[in-house]
Amino acid sequence: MTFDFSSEFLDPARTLECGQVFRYEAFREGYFVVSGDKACYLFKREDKVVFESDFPDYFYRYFDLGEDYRKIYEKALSFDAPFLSEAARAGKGIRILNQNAEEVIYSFILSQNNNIPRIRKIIENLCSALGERRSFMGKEYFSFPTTAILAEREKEFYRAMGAGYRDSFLTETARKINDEGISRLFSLKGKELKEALMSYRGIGEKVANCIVLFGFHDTASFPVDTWLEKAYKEDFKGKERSRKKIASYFEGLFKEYSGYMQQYLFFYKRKGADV
DNA sequence: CTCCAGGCTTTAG
DNA sequence: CTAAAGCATGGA
Repeated sequence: MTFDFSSEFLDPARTLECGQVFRYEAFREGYFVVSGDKACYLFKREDKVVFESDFPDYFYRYFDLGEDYRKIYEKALSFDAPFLSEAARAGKGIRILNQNAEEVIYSFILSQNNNIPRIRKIIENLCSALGERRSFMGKEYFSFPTTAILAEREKEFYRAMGAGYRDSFLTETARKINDEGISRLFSLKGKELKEALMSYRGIGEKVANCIVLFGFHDTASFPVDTWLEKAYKEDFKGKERSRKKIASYFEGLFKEYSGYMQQYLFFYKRKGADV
């Protein structure tokens, strides 16, 4: 099944490479993307982005194609913040994906004090070891392992996957979610959801903000990592020193647009850091 | 060699 | 409440 969408506010490279997702790779004329157990191929053709997938409705929502990103882009230019305007122009076409919540939880537990290329490698190791083998467009791929499967493994297994000291965070959190069920989290939102997430081992302020934003699409969330801390100090001339207060500053400024603005800033501040 | 990466937990003050 | 040590791993 195939469909297309205007590329004016949809840039596949920027959307996939702005650090919100880890399961994508260059394929043919564009990208091969895996979410959960589903795959998709997308590429630019003239002024369109063309999608191919057996799950078109899923990937329409995954790429947030029902949202008006012209409004969000213009909102970024409307703040009295020159650096944000620069970032938005450089990052035009970035969108916030609607990813699988559990995949986001485990992925961002692995992200702490780590770099994106290595995070991607650990996740690929996990998927090829524990996921189910699938195929799309002649390409083999592996589904993201379920919580039940992840909960079966000991921390030594995750150490062998390259997770480093985050090994026990994965086993303990997978077991807790496996016992409690994930549905409990979907009944929460805002501060309550974030606090529930922070009760899991390996999830602190920043990772919880990422999960809330990328896994539950709460765009009032503004994760502050090393790059945003840098932007805050260098480009916003901020005085606060704790990341929690920096996040509060930006969330107060950007409100329900926080997550979108954060992605523009992250992408622009980090530009050129790796491949 | 040191420093850093989408930081968190634990401990000390 | 804030500050700081310790934590695996690999690339620059």
